[in-house]
Amino acid sequence: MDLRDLRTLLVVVRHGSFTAAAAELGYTQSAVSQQVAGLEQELGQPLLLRRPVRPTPAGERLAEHAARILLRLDVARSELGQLSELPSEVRVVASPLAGGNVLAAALREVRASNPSVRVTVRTVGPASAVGALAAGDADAALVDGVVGPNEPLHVADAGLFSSSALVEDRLVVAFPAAHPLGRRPSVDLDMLADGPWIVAPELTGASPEPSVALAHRRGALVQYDGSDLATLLALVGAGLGIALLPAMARFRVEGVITVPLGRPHRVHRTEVLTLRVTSPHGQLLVDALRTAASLQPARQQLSSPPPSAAPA
Amino acid sequence: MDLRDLRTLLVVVRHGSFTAAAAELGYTQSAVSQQVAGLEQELGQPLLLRRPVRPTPAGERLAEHAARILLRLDVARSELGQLSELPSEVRVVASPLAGGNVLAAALREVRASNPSVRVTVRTVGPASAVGALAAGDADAALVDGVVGPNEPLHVADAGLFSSSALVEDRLVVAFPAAHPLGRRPSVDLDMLADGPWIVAPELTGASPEPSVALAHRRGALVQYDGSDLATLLALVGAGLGIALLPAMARFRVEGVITVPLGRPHRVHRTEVLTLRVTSPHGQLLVDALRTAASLQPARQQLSSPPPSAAPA
DNA sequence: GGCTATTACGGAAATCGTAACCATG
DNA sequence: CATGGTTACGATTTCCGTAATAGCC
Repeated sequence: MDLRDLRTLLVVVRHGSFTAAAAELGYTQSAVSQQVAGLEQELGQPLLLRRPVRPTPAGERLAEHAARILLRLDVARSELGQLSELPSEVRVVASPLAGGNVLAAALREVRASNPSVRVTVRTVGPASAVGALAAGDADAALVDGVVGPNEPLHVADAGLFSSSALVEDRLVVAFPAAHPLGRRPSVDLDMLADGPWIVAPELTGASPEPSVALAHRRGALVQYDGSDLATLLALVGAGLGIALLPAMARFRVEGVITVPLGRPHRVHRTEVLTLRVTSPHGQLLVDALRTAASLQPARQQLSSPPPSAAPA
Repeated sequence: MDLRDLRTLLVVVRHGSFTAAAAELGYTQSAVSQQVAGLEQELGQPLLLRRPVRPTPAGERLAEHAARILLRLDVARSELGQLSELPSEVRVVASPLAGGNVLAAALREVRASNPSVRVTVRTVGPASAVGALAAGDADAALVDGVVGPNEPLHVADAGLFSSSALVEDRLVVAFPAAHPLGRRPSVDLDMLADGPWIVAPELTGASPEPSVALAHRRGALVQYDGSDLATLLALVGAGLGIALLPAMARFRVEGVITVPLGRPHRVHRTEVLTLRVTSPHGQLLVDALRTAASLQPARQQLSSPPPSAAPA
């Protein structure tokens, strides 16, 4: 089993086409065909069904492993890069709702204490944050998601990175102003099974609540594929559905009201991810983020459950 | 970066010698040298110091990644094997103290409900359990360790396997009969910082309590490198030190008394690990283990903290 | 001086591309 | 019949082993 073959298999599975994979990898279709055939012969079982090209169960499993292996390889390369070069710049990627004002506070501190450090920030969808880290395109990634209190974020390949919790924020449900539940002091998720939910993977991340996922299976769901919070709120205001948001994203928007989430007790958590090997400047930023986060007011009461709403 | 090169780097680092690595891998010294040189050139930095052969920081890091990658590759191979063959046998590895009587009960049930299934059990040190699983030498592994209540076991590369908790058992401290603390109803770890502790990595696993590790650094520690419980207890009885054990391992032994552990509240937990792809027979065993575990008496009160011992 | 890693070089094996072939939608 | 995967084959490259060289205890 060669790395090249595994990479080819992965790309073929992703494209569903030998030709497209060959184009992406800079090979000819023939070479791709030979590599796949070699793998299948070595493993003694077919990995792909042809025409249309789809992975067999074995191929699917192997492609999954290949993806993880190649990701780790990228991480290894990036770490070795950190060890040899000494970068003068710190690059941060952050998903749109991650960190709230913690990032700004940390950057202010870094610039004050060490003005020579150049910092660049880029916001990306939650899904591509780890990719940026692994590829060496970023020195730190702020990722966020919805989890139980004090529960670590479910990030794929967590073992590849160092992570540290920054802030946990309460969750609110955003309703159209006319919604009957909009006047309550809090709402529970099981009241909202019918939705219709608006999910925004590029904003909230791809780890929605199970009950939301359930609504998804029922079809009671709208998907917003942008990263603009104002647009999402406008959709809510227009009556297309309700949305689950961190409390700190609760802007004053015409036609939208927000109600704290009662049960189950979930929080919007953001963590910093870095390579296990970090440059001094990167470490500086992480430390600044941590202290900025610890200065955030009202941390501890977030772990205590909010009052549950009485059943309707 | 080729898999072959990474494997040789790893073996060289483990042996501290090009020659020994070449012998293990079936290459000549020359080939090993060329592979390492190729890697170093490709990455633009030295990975090994020669004479004596030791990894640089970069080499150490890369070897670590290589180990994980090769382990995952083994897992992939084993999984694909499961998918194609249909084994008639279930092979279990278990560390000596894992599972208590749960394994026996599960095996009895499997034999009763499905007598045609051949089952073999082998006991191994906790460290090599995941290796056996990855290499395809076992279909399920019972691993154990000391953690907080309801806390998952810290097993390296946990993401590679499916895991499921079976039992949590209280911990006791085994004292020589004459020990002054032996008459107490319970003891706290901080009373025992001076030890001397007897640690048994092949029995208790390599995840000792922090305070025990602290005693280790002070030198107040004896290590027992066997897997025989009676021998360990004999060492305790002979006055060489004290040991931390799951309560269910508390045999009646002359000259040894055991006292429940008070604070911190830790438990001896055992989990089953399997490949993500399991044979029907393997799944049968895992299910039997789970039901056998749920029939274990007195599960739930284990999560409630035991009474703390008053400070001496 | 002996043990061990490196370098030089030649032969063997692997891999890719071109091109002809074949199958499926 | 056309798009796209397979097979055949030759050229290039890669990689390993032998053997000579160099460096450290």
